[in-house]
Amino acid sequence: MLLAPLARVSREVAETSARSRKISLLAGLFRTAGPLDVPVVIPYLAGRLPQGRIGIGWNALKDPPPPAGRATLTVHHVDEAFSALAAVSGPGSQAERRRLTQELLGAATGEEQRFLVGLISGEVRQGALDAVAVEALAETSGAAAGAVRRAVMLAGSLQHVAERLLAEGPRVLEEFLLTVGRPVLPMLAQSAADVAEAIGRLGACAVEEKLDGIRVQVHRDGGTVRIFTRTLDDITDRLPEVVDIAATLEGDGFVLDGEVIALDDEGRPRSFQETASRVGSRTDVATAAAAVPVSPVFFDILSLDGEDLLDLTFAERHEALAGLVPEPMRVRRIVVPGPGEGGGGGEEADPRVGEAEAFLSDTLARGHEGVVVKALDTPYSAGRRGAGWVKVKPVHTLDLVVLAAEWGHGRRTGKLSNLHLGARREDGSFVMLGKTFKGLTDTMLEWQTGRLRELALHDDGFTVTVRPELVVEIAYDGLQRSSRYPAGVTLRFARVVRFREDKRAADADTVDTVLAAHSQG
DNA sequence: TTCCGACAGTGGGGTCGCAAT
DNA sequence: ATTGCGACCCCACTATCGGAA
Repeated sequence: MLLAPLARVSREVAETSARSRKISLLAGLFRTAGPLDVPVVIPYLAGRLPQGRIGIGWNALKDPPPPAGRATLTVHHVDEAFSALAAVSGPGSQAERRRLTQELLGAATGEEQRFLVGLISGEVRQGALDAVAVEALAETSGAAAGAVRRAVMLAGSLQHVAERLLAEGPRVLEEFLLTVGRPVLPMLAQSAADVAEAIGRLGACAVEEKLDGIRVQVHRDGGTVRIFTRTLDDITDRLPEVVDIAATLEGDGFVLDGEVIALDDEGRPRSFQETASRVGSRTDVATAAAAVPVSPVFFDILSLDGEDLLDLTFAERHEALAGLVPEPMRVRRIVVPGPGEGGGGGEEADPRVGEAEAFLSDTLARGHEGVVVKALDTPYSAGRRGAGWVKVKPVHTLDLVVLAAEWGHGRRTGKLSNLHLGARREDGSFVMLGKTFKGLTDTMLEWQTGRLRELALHDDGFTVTVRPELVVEIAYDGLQRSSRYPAGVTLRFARVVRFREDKRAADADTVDTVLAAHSQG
């Protein structure tokens, strides 16, 4: 199969906004793919390389050679080229990868070049990733979309499911079961502004502490333990103390969902940066583990002694969890009844909310991030941001001054998007605390582009520096240590709430106020 | 008909580890 | 030794489509 029709379909998919049309375009191409092409074509059209990241970035893609006049590349040839690229290592590898990349691009037509560059850089931007590919796969094979999706979640791999589904038909989906040792895409949480809103969305629920660590899925199959991250990377070798703990639990085979976090001697959490640094260390794990040990804290169980628990309610799963994992290794929690239960239930303030708020305050006082409110009656929605889990974290706000803005990409091309945020110094100068592009509606984006152009001092084609006059209200989750910014700190997860045209730069928050507000953190 | 769940897109900062300088 | 770069952790938020209500 040639690459050309694939590149063409990708462009056509990008050009339509209708999801149904995207699906039928993809399905049309899947139908024409031969059995040997399937394992490559499916991930390509989902915007991913089967090889994963192959060590090529923006730099190796710069200045592509002139495009070929005729489309001669086959899908198979391209796949082999990527495998060869991924295998290059050692001194000189960067130059060699660049050479191979340029060679491949030189053999591609213009349309093929654009597709390949998008694929390598992870920016296909055709508005269709795994979820749309799953729908198209269902259409091509005649299987139910839900069944395909579930198989992909359990296999942790679209490619693997696609291959077998197209070769063997819909019946094969029944064979994709949760398997101990093979990671499942983890369930994610939605968010709410406060516990009242979170509880309001759910019936009877548990309120659990939210730890600021690294999400882990721990599998034990007899004597073998494997640990996976949220994106299903195997990090078993980096967490020997967690492996030891998993090996000592009573069960013989299980899959646990939880978080690993570094705690100090008093049991208070260390900063996220310390936990991340520890878990990210691969070279001298023993030294890193001795310096910053981490603790696993579990909140869910997906499998126990050969039984798949995904479809049980959370209440049932938690019971199984409590039977396997002793208290200190489980997340702290309280259970609140549904709105109709437990007496009271009047026109006054919901007593359930009060209880949950008290638990949240206590959790924050212990140094943790917030809480996750979880409906007791819902199954484990692998790979989805299920409505059954709702997180609540405190939000801080500041009034900061826009110092500069960067030109946006993709759908934000031609708009000033990413704002450089400054806090005031007493002497009238400003200190940059970070950037943000979040929280802006299209209308705000449009407005700020015009306003910042009026304030522009200089445009280097990438960043526009402006007179420091526009004040924005910024929400953020807290401060973190920074070596990049002059104050030594930066805002975590900053986002725009609104423009404050009623304020002048002299009314903005000062660096000292910002630092003081977090001094005991 | 309106509402809302799920997706995709647009990027933020930090850290590690490897290769290049 | 330091710097640059890619991968992978953490993540918020808006726009849009299309099925549910």
